[in-house]
Amino acid sequence: MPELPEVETTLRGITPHVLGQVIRAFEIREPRLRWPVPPGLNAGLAGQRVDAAWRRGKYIVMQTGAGALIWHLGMSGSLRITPADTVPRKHDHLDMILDSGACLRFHDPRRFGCLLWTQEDPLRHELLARLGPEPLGEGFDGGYLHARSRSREVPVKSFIMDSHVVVGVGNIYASESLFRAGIAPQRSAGRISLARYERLAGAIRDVLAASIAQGGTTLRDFVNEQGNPGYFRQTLQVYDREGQPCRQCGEPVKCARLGQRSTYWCPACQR
DNA sequence: AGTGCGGCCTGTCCGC
DNA sequence: TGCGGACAGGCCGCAC
Repeated sequence: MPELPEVETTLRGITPHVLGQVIRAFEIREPRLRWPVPPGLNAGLAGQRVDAAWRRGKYIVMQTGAGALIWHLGMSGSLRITPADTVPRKHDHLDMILDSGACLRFHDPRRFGCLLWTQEDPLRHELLARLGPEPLGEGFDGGYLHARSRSREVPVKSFIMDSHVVVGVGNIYASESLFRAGIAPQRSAGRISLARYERLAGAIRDVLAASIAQGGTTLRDFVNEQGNPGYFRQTLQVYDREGQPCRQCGEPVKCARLGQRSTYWCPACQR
């Protein structure tokens, strides 16, 4: 599920409910996530106010006076705002209960997500410290991708999905961006021209921004903080469309595995 | 250093 | 209907 647009959608949805609120308690029903949920959350953070909430890549960070919470939604995670007395469903692994009576509830069937707590600068945390630039921020453009890719032989799709190159581009948006840029996904990253990387950087920005505007992409289980799906799926050009006609030229969309991930592209439009 | 692969989990779907 | 296997939006850690 969650790539950058879905995490951004989630952040925008939960921010009004958590920002400036005091944490009453955490209720941990299942601490076995990607990394174990730290046992000292209640002792360390109850009574603390959430002073800031922001996103870095696919991580959501909540800053308090006693350190920062770092959330990740993994493959199947979601965060919803619900009254604290709502009966938890299966896979509702933990709650962050606020003094307002609202509850931020983490749901994640596959448990690839995480909730961490760090007392250092969260940007220095080992998971965040070496991340590549934000695709919607400064420092990301065709020149950057071109420079970073010289002598790299991986397929360009794998290259742009590497969070140490650029954050937030997961399997869906990698295929979609390459389609919009007219670049074949298996092409070696190091052998693509500056001009084509400029198109690609623009395509990545455009597709992510367009998806955020639609509330993200829901393939099966992504829901926003209110439990509603995103509507970008109907805008997808190639992802999950194997055998269907390319929306640009009519040629059937192809699908193959690249770096163990399903990869969709139009063999006529992408070179 | 760059690359490819295994592993973490559960749910769903497909073929037998 | 049941069962095994493949696969699913992420990403770390390891071996080569």
